[in-house]
Amino acid sequence: MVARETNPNFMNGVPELLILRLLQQEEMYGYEIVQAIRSRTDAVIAVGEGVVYPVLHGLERDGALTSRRKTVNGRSRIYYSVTPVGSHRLADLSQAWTNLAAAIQTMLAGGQHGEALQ
Amino acid sequence: MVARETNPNFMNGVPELLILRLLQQEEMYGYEIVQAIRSRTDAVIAVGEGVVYPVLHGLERDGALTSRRKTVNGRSRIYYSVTPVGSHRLADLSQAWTNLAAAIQTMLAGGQHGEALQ
DNA sequence: TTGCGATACCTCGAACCACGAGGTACGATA
DNA sequence: TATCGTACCTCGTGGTTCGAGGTATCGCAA
Repeated sequence: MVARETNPNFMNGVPELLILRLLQQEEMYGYEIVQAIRSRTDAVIAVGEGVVYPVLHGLERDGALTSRRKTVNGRSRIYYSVTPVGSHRLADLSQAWTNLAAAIQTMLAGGQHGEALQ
Repeated sequence: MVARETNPNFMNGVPELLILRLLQQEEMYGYEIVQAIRSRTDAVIAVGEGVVYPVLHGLERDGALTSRRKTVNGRSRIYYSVTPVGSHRLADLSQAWTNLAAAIQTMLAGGQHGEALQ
């Protein structure tokens, strides 16, 4: 129960959000997503395969993603794309995240509630 | 395993962060904290007592908080204050949150990694 | 005075999710 | 022929949030 130094986990629901966001920009496969998240956040966020694959399967089961198998260099990859359902889900999550981040930012900045700026 | 609609949980570690932040500004008791979080975030964030009390106890056990009992209007309250340890913890969590929020913001904005601004 | 709602504390079990370890398989390079 | 990188996957563990429930006191209203 001691030090869990590596990554203080604020990360709940974040993987799903990031994966949807990446896939909305461009079709990708699981292994690629793992690396993309790491590299595009300069390793601030690093999710393992044990996180990515289950999320991918869950999103596909919910109809938020579709997949197609494709072989490249003799390697079989499963590419995922977002469906309209997934796009909607991304919009929701994105909005929720923005609200949350703003609320926390306000509190960290020392803000009393309805005060200042309008 | 069905719908968990209520609150898409991105909230990991957030309660701890917010509680420390509030207590750094001012000594408070549990019940008050529950309401303060709700009101200062305009109900964007609402943590129940079942979240606050355990966090309070955990932080005190870790030496991040101290408590003193005080009776007001015949009501017994337990006021908490942050210790130097807690203050340090807040600084760490705060920093981690800021980094995370920035990284996610970048990805949501569609950013390729090391691109733009220097 | 009886009842109810607000205040104030608490705990427990369920659900969820991230994580790491581990496992398979194939291609290329050493 | 090893070993590394690619590429997929699952399972168990543990940490955290959440809601429901429990106790007790105060003040107000019926």
